[in-house]
Amino acid sequence: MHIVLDGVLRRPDDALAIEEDAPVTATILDDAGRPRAVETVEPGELAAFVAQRERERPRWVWSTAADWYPVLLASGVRIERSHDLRLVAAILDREWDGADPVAEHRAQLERIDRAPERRRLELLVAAESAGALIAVELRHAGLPWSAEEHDRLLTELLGPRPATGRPAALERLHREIEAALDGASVNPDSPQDLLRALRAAGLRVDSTRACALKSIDHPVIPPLLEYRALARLAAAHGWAWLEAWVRDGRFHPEFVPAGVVTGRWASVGGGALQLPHQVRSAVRADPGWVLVVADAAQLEPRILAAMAGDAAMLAAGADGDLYAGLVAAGIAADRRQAKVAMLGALYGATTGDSGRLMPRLAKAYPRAIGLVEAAARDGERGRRVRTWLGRASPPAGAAGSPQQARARGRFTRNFVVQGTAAEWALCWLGGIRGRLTAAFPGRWPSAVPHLAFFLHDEVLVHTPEAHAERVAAILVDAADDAGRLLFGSPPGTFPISIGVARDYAAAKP
DNA sequence: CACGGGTGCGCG
DNA sequence: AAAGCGCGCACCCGTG
Repeated sequence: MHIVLDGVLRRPDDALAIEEDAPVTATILDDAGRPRAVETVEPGELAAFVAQRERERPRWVWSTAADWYPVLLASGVRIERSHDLRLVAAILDREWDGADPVAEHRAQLERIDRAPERRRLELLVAAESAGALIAVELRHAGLPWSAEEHDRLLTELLGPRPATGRPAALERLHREIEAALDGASVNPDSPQDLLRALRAAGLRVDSTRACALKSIDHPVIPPLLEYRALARLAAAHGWAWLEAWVRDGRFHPEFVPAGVVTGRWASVGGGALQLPHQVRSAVRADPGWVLVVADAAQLEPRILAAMAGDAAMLAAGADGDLYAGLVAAGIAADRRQAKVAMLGALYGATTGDSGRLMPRLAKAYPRAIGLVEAAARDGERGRRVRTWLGRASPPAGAAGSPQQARARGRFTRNFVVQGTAAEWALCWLGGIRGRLTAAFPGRWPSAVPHLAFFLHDEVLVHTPEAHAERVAAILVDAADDAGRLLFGSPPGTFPISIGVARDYAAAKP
């Protein structure tokens, strides 16, 4: 059964919600997709209506989870399944203005039904919709955050929080920088001014980026690099960040499913996907609880091997560390070199270490390398490429210069792998959610293990300590499920590494 | 004063 | 000059 919700429903944080909300229309469809009944629901009754109907395990069809689900969660109502019209419209390349969800839903199902790779597209639609639910649930649950630990860490690195102006450490480093430049005054926050000052001191530099400065031997460089790192910490994840984004011991970022063209998630507010390792010790489980952190090992190369059905490359990853497998196979001298070579193949490197290793990779793994080379050629010719489950790259603009064509090729080369890895991660997430819900009935999220963070190929579950072992097993099982769903691959094709600790930094060394 | 491009750097 | 992929955010600084 499907139930299509239509109406103007605003987010719970919108102060005008009550006055402006119009009644909601719920259209109940039978298994053939034909409308069987229409009900009108007052916004105030929506959560109760959904909770009641959820017992029949319908698939809820709505504009997008971000429109509807926050208010349901705020009322304590979770749902199992949805069809996210806005996200699916994007996958199907359909323009949709939000009008008539019933008609749009019917049109989407027809389109999916006629697709040549119907089973894959159905999986993508289900995984994308499940991801949309999870994104809202992640925001609702929040990432457990110790303001006390964060403040301790900032004070240790920057000095006590200043009432006004810059922290003491930055003032001291600024003075050291100017002293090293023979007293010349300089604004280290201004690349222009900094470049001028460095040149005036006789340094031949054309950029003030850290990687360019590191190779220079001059007394101004160490305090300058330290200033940069600390100034960034203060600006991006300092006390102001803490006040803006952490409430009641939780960081509640907004996740945006498919916010990236490849299908990866993006985030809005607080830089959730850029949390520096520096502050991760502030991510701290509640008393009696722990964090179970898991990440998929060498996900993108493994995805490429599975997509290409490259038996040699799959074998290189069979012992748990694909880069070590490349070394054992004689492709690279050491693990670091193996990693650089592999990433170069995925990104389209032509120069440097990784560029030089490409011929050896191509010889050892012709099917895998052939797949990304073909994607690159398609992109260079202005063609669109598709992920394993069928998400298409955006159309190319008008034909440009050869340089632009090559850039397009690097994009499409990476698109097929990054996009398919995102699909695997969605299936993993969906599997984790389903298994956690089945294994731990109870008040969500405060009483049961729950997803608390997601970072492309990494998840964090906040759980009572007693359940950590079961949660870890669920994360492994769900990774195996994801591999089977996408590729029919055996367990262990996508190994994950797991850490359990009170804080994020300790759980993920 | 707001806006937006450029720069730099955090993450995968 | 261009440069291995995808992002978000803070800051500077020129423009209107």
